[in-house]
Amino acid sequence: MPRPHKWQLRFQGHVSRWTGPREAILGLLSKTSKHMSAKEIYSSLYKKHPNLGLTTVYRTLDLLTRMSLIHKITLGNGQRRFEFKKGEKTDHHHHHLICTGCDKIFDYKEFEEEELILIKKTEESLTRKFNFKIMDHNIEFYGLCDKCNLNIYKNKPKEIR
Amino acid sequence: MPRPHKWQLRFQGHVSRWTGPREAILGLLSKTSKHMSAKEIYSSLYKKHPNLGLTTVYRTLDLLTRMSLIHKITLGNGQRRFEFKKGEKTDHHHHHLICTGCDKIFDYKEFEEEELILIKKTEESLTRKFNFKIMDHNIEFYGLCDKCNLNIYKNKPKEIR
DNA sequence: TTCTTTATTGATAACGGTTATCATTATCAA
DNA sequence: TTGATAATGATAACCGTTATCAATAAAGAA
Ligand SMILES: [Mn+2]
Ligand SMILES: [Mn+2]
Ligand SMILES: [Zn+2]
Ligand SMILES: [Zn+2]
Repeated sequence: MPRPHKWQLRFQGHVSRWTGPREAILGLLSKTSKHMSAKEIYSSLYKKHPNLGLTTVYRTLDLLTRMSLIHKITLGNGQRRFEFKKGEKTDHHHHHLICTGCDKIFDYKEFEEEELILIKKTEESLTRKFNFKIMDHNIEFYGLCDKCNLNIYKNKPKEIR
Repeated sequence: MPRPHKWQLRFQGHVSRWTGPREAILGLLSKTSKHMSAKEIYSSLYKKHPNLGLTTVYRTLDLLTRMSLIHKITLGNGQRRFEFKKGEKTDHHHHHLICTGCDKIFDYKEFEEEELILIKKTEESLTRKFNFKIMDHNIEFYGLCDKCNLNIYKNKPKEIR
């Protein structure tokens, strides 16, 4: 029996029910700034919800994504992660800085104005050129974070041969 | 016994051998502008190379990627595709326009100058802010291509219930 | 509150793309 | 031509995700 919650209403109007697993998963994501995978979410919740199934995590993440309460991102290596979407009032749109050493993800929002202008121009041009209806875009930078960059100079574990 | 070829030299210096499968796969990718998946490559080559194994396709694609002869891209849905990289002389760098209806990919290279400037600025700023060493970036637009956009208004196959 | 309906759950099996294993084959320098 | 060994292909294993289905629980009705 999940307790009443500010999100409950959004579910009622959606032909869906406000359940324990949904409360747990949405609660977790709303409290972290991490970009978590399904399995990470499953593991994090194990102590408090030892009988939650991984299948339910996938299903719930899918539902929450369709409801636009969370955002799904696919990394360059194919991994899928999820992040909570802050309310419509605060502009949640941002891009990612991804460390190829440790897969850590950093949010950034630089040069919003200039970027927006360029995006708009590009969109218009591409629409004309290809007769393409653009719905969304994705921008990401890859590299090495502070920590991983240092580790380059440290000894790597010996290779067994 | 694969025949001599302009790429052969690159292999010899690489502690690797110039083989039939490698000639076939590199040949195919160099002749198409498509962004192909491993299985698509495997199927395309089946007629001429009926005993080529899918495993070899994966291994070869990995090698060619490490040799920077081809480029691997991961779509938003996790699919992996490969495209031939034109020589270093012609600037191969470009971005993608991806149709979420049919997964078709369009290359584009718009506003190179402006984009480059913005990218540079963003990179510098992010490097300062996060002490991050940026190595690469990825920009892609999602939407519906000409054809898929039209199909929205056509009848969808009846759902069985 | 209790009842009824049915959406949701979790265990399990299945799936699809990719990788590991290993005996066989083919490349290429000597 | 030959020998060392890199490369191949059949097969099994792997891993993230999805399908199936009987059991459970949310929420409106009584
Ligand atoms: Mn983010
Ligand atoms: Mn391309
Ligand atoms: Zn890192
Ligand atoms: Zn399309």
